Amino acid sequence: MAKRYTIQDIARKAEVGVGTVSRVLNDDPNVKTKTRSKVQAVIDKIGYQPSYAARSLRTQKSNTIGFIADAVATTPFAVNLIKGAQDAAWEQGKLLLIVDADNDPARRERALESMLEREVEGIVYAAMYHQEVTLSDAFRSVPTVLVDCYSQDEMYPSCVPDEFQGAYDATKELIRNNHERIALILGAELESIYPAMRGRYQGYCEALKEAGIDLAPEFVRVGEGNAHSGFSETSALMNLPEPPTAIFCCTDRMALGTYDAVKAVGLSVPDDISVIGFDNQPVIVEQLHPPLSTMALPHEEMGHWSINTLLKPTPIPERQVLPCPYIKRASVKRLEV
Amino acid sequence: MAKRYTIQDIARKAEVGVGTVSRVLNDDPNVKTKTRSKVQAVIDKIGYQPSYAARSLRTQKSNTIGFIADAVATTPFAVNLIKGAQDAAWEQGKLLLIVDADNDPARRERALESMLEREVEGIVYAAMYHQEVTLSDAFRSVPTVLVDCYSQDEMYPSCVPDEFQGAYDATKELIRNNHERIALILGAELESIYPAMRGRYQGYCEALKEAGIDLAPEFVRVGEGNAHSGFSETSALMNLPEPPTAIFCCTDRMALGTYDAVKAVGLSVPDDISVIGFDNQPVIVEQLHPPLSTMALPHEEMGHWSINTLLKPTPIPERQVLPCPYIKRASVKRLEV
DNA sequence: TTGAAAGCGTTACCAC
DNA sequence: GTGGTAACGCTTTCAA
Repeated sequence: MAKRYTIQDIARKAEVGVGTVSRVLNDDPNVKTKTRSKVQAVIDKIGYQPSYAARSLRTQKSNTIGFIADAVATTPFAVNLIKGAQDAAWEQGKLLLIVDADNDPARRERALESMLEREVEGIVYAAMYHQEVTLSDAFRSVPTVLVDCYSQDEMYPSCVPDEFQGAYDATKELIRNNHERIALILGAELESIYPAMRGRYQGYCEALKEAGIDLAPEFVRVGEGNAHSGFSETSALMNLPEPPTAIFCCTDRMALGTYDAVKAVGLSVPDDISVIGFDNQPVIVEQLHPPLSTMALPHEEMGHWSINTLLKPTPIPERQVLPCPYIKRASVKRLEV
Repeated sequence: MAKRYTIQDIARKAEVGVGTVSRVLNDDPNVKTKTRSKVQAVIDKIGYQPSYAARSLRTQKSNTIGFIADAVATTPFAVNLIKGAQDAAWEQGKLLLIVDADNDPARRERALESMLEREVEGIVYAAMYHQEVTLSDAFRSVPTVLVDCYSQDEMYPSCVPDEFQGAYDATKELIRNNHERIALILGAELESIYPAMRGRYQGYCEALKEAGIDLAPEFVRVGEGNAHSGFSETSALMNLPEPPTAIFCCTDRMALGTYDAVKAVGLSVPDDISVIGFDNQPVIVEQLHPPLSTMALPHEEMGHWSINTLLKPTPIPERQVLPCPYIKRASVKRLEV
């Protein structure tokens, strides 16, 4: 491993002062073009790399961003969130200090403390499901952005998936394929603490309304988000005198049960029943037969957003809504009219 | 945000020199017990926290460990691996610099370079599936440990799951429940580049042998690891003149298909057929009905291991094998004799 | 066993 | 525009 060059070495070789080298490094405009290129040449030639430690010590900045994630270990989505944040941070020369708070407020607090001690430049707080959170006042002492959640007082910039647009597009897609008898299985009560289902319900209603299709109350079911409830709600749907031709499942996990229920009555997806899911949950979505068409939660994009927003000169405390794209697979069939 | 205390502040308040404070901080034995406790009292009282930047600058150590993961984004296991490593690193006061190399050797090389520039103290290289890897020579310039993989030359400490023991225990568990007609569905050819299936096959054979059960060739099937092949291999098994009473699926994803195939012939899990999977793959394992009993891949443990091994004074280049515990759920039924 | 002082590699201020 | 120099907070000699 070669000896590390310092700013002194550069200064000597370029025959300038260390101050000038520092200015070149930091894009200070007060350097003559000629001097700059002379210094830059030396830097490039020997492949000089500034010391993060020295820089941090001097500037009192850590080049580190804290990433507090809740319940990382219990959801396959965390990976994409972290990847998105990591990529964005890497590009800007920042390190990510990732801690899993395990959904425990005390742990969350301790994580924040430890991060403050390390002088992080900012905190990304990431929930694993779209929800409202209340953060302790301690978070105000450092720039903070929220991912997949928002605080009641809207004190921090935050980003959440566009549940409305996702559901609207999903329903629209079904309508475009000539479906009219479109059922909806919600993943939780409309009044639950998770706002996702409210948005999805509204998106579904709006798409129907625009297409001039009456909302059939018997087509709207409330499940619990898991495969089991997907099965029972779908069974109920299939036993209707006039069952739907398409089902929009508000979680991919419920779609798992939906597939089973459709099979159980001797029908098949997508030939008899078209299905669109929501979440684009890894594994489920590809392992199902046929592979499930679904609306993707923009986790990687939210990860990017979080770092880029945090690093802006003055982040504005507003709620950003990121689109949920349609991922076409093979669970929707076009109806002939 | 309170002003940060420095070692000077401590020294003044404790009426000692900064050197002494430093010695206390670093557990130097050459400090009188009385002095030590006096200094420690001040430290505790004002909650002093040393500056990582200053320490790094002075010691030329970064307190940072590089974590290169391949294909993080494509597997739900990555989360546990990262969590394990993160927890262990956190405990030792280290930061983790995580980069996803996306299975691209060039990216892997670039990641390593960037990490070396940041003077990481070591590198954890984590594959997402048990496999052999070849690392460029550049890795020799820094302490490196391998996770879920090993290098052909066994130059680095590495850890992999104990596939043999996992399969052995799974089969044993079935035998303990009085099963004798136990089928095996492998997730890949025995000769594939992934050594996992070889170990699992051997564990299965050994357990059978120990119990005095003859290996029935028609009970050993080779799938492709996915739900689709799980379905077809299970169907073949069920069509045998004397079908098995238990199936050991070498991947949970195949178990998904196994469940479907069992249902397709009008039977049920676990009443007619017991199933044990392998991998403890999130989502699948809980969403299946009944929940799948399976052998867990020790990802979090491997994460721990990687950091702890890296931080040892002199890591020894040997392959460590970590046990795969049995996770009991509800897919195994005890046969009455 | 302890205190004083010399750096570690930067940045930022102050002269020129 | 540029060069010198004093910090930043710590560890580690070296003397005492």
